Amino acid sequence: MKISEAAQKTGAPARMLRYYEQQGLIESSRSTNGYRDYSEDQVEHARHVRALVEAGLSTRMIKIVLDIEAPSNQDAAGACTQILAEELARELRVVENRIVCLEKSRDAVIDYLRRTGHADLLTPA
Amino acid sequence: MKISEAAQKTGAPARMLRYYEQQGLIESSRSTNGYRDYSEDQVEHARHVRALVEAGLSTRMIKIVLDIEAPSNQDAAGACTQILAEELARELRVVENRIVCLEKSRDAVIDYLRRTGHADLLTPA
DNA sequence: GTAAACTTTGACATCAGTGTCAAGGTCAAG
DNA sequence: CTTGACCTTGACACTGATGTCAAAGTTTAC
Repeated sequence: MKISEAAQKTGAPARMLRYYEQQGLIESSRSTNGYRDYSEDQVEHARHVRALVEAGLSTRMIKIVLDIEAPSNQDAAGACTQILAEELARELRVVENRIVCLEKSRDAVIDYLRRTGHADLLTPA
Repeated sequence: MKISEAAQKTGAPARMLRYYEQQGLIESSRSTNGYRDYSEDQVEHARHVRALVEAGLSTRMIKIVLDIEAPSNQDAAGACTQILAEELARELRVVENRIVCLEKSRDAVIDYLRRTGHADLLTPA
């Protein structure tokens, strides 16, 4: 499929799909005319990347996470140097902090909505 | 205390304390010479704000969360209009999505570190 | 075959969160 | 009283994620 359809399916603007590709986060084939051509799998992957972006991860961090998730690398564990592992551990702590903070904010907002009689807005559908 | 000490205690660069103040997220008194003067409470508050920033919340969102958390507003619940509540509910869903995503990334990283024999880097101290 | 709707790349603009620097005031130590 | 370390504000620069626009090729529909 072409980029606009892929954009619509992933929820990311076409502009961003090109950007992610340029950043090495996603891939696409090219039709004979030079148009990008996305497979379902590629769209699925793009959706994943988009979710990570929206979670607030930097493209740099996303690249690492993707690499870790890649099944082709499940056995390439040896490639995890001490240096990389330490960096990952540091990033991990950042992510964990972020989660804790977001949970607090979430709870504050939920609480507030409940108190103000807008509980109906929670868990919608 | 003066700004550099506050900066050191909150982990935010002095530059950022000024910025947060300018954005209306924190406050400080002024000594007679015009220097900012932070109380322990103000430092504590700044630390909180800093954590929210590091969690990836925008200053706009942080302002809202702070407002919600403020005890002085616990009874001002009536001020929560339907519009604001709906916006909050939307933001809430964004935050929840973000949490889910970050948790997945976290787990992937933890898993990876375990598999690569770097479990010792987890839960350090 | 022409117009409308797409695509391509590349450039420039914006926004928030930062870094950094300049010009000047303040203060403590010598 | 001068020097050095701190503070002030203001300006300008950068980065990453985006929007947007222009120029050019492509495809679709009439």
